Parts: sequence; C-alpha cells; structure tokens
Amino acid sequence: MNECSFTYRKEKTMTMPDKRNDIIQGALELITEKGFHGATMAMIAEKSDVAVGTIYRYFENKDVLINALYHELEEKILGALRKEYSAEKPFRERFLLIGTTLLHYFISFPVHFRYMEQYHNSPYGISLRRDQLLNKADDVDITRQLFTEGIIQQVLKDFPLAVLFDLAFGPLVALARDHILGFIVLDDTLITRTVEACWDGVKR
Amino acid sequence: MNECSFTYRKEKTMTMPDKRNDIIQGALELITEKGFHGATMAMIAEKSDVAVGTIYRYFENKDVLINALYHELEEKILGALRKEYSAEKPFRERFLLIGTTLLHYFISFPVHFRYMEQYHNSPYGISLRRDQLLNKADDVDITRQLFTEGIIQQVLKDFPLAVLFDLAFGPLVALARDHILGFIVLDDTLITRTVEACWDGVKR
DNA sequence: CGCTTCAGAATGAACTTTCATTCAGGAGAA
DNA sequence: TTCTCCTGAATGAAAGTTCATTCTGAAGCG
Repeated sequence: MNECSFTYRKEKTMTMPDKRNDIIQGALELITEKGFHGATMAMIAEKSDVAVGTIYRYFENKDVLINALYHELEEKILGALRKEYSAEKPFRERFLLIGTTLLHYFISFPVHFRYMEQYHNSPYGISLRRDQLLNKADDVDITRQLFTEGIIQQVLKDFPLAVLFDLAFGPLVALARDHILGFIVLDDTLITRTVEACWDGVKR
Repeated sequence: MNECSFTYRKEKTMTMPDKRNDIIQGALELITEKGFHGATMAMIAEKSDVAVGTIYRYFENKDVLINALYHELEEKILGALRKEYSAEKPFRERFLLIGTTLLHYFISFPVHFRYMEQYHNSPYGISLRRDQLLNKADDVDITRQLFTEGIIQQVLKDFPLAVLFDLAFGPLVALARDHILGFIVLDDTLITRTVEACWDGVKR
C-alpha cells in the first residue's frame, strides 16, 4: 500500500510555517462561518488538509488556537494602519486616513473582520480586555498617539480618550458589519463621506 | 428606571408560574458570563433553581431558549424607548432623547446589553439579520421613523438610512460596552455630551 | 553511490469527557 | 384517583484530546 506520490516538492528549506498557516487559514474561515463551537477540530482539520492530531503539534489546544488566531489578525490590522500612516500630514487628514484605511481593510478581509467581532464579543475577548486593563501602559499604537495629540492641541472635543475612540470607530465598525452582511454597499465616496461624518463627531 | 422583571401574571393560577421567568433570568446571567456554549443546561438549571427537565417544559431546546431570550430583551428595549418618546418635541431633542434613553437602559441592565451583543455577533444573530433583510417591511419602529423624517426634512446628512444608524448608534454601543467593562465611568453629563457629539455626526 | 539509521512530523483510530435531551417516577392539587 | 407539573439520574451522541504507529527525508557509513 505504498503510494509514491511524485511530490510537489515545495523546495523550501523552512517548512515550518506552512502547515501552521494552513491550519490558521482553515480555522479562520470555519470559525467565522460556524462560530467558535460550531467549528469542531475535525472540521478544521479537514478544511486545512491536515490530520486532527497535527493541529495539536502547533497549538496546545482549541483555546490556544483561537487566541493565537486573534493575535495574528490584530497584528495584520495594526500593520496595515502603520503602512499608510504618515506623521507629516495635518491632523484632520491623518484622522481621515486612519478611518478610511481601517474600513478598506475590513472590506478587503471580511473574514478577518467577522472573526475579530466574534472574538471581541465572546468570553475570550472579554477576559482579554480585562487583562489589558491591568497593564495598560504597553499600548504604543498609532491611533492612541493621534488622539492624545488631538486632545492636547484642542482640535478634538474634550472627552476621555475612550469616548473619542468610540465616537470615531464605533460607526466604522458598524458600517463595515452592515456592508459585509449585505445591508449596504460601500464605495469609495460613501466611505470617505462617512469618515468625514465621524470627524464632525469628534472635532471640536 | 425600575425593576427588571419579565411579565409576571400573579392573578393567573399557580400553573404557568414564574418558573419560566426564573429560567430566563438564570440563563441570561449565565450565558452573559460564560457564553452560549460555556453555559450548559445543567448550570442554567441550577442557577434558576429548577431541574434540568423543567427547562424543556418551557423551551423546546437550547436554541429555542437562546432565541426566546433575545426576543424578550428586544421587546423590553423597544418598550423603554417608546415609553420616553414624545412625538411633539423638536427633532434634535427627540434624537437626543432616544440616544440617552438607550444608553441609560444599557447601563441599568448591563446583562441585557452583553447578551444582545453576544447574540448579534454569533451565528444566531447573523441568521436572524438575514431573515430580517428579506421581510424588511414590518419594522415600524420609532427610530426608523425618526431618521426617515430627518432625511426628508433635510436636517440629517444625506446618507442611506443604515449609515445614519451606524453614525448615531455605533458610538453609543461602543460607549456602553466600555462602561460596562469598566474602561470608563459614565455619568449623566458625559452621556449627554456624547449623544450631542453623535448629533454633530449626523446633522447636516 | 546504495544502504541503514534516526529524528521528528504527520496521521487518525481510540479514548475520555462533556453535555443536550429524555423519561420513569414522585409530589401535590382537584 | 387522575392530572399536571416537576425532578434528576440515565442516555447516547458529539467533540476535544491522546498516542502508538507510519512516513519522510536528511545524515552517516562502507
């Protein structure tokens, strides 16, 4: 019973991330579609073209997989924001840029968006946030800097940082969801106009 | 805002007592804390001071329970909005009233809020929305009327209805979440000011 | 060059636990 | 008695996890 498959030899010296990626990709799609408990390890394995046991070589258990998935996506999104950002431009323009970039990202990767949403609103996400509450210092991200600057220079309304975040990103997240679920169809001008409306909400 | 009890009718016979209420209350708290699959029927039964089997006298199965729970809450929230609403007042005032009422409700019943959030972002909620997309006519709710009026009278920005919803309620939902998770502490003036900021976002 | 050895990657059937659901029986009212 | 409601141990299916085994390919050896 030996099948010698004339191999697709990926001819790469580093085989490591290959399987891991397959698993992450498969898990991402399945969980997005079926939810955390609707997607069983067996299904994830099948979708990833991998044996069930293999998943456990890369992830200690299902919870670890779920959390790893989240952090992977978070990193991608922050990366996308950083890439577009330019500290030189005037404040308003930087704000609009972040908003539109975020929306474009969500629309380009709806699966990422849906996963993040699901995660945030599950016990996983809640406990993560609780942790972040404790060591709040580490967060050196672009948006925080931008908003802090805006408060100091009095271009933004005088609100706690969190409230400004909510005013700015709350609508964008809701908008992305509506688009992805098919309630509305976003195009570039609608995106721009909406982000400008958010600006109206936060500007002083 | 007063107590939160699900319709009880004492005058009726002792049959169909508030066992159903107990179950709904217990399920609500447990699911909010542990998630849909983290809360087992056994746990729900214990928390509700009821035997497991009893749950099945009132709800055909777990899914039915979960969906029933959602619709109870939805009804309560819409009721709270209707109660405060007054068609006489000027437009802006009505908008602010709806916003603040909503926030107050969320803050008074954080468990309701968390449940709704979790539901919306799970496969349950998604399929519900898909259904609502098809028969969109039935929705005769206050907010929809208000926003439609606002568009016609040109007090609101010229956006699709859904976008206006997102601009108005997106921040409020995010705000409620932040408050409930302990990131910020909302008081009446902060609530008012935030809803006013939302107004800035949607007004023409 | 073959041949052997070997590390560790991958597999998937078997195992264990968990959990929604059922149902035989008990308690109490009419 | 009979009927309804309630109970919670029992059930069986489903899902996460394990692990003995197989497979793969690189390194060592003659």
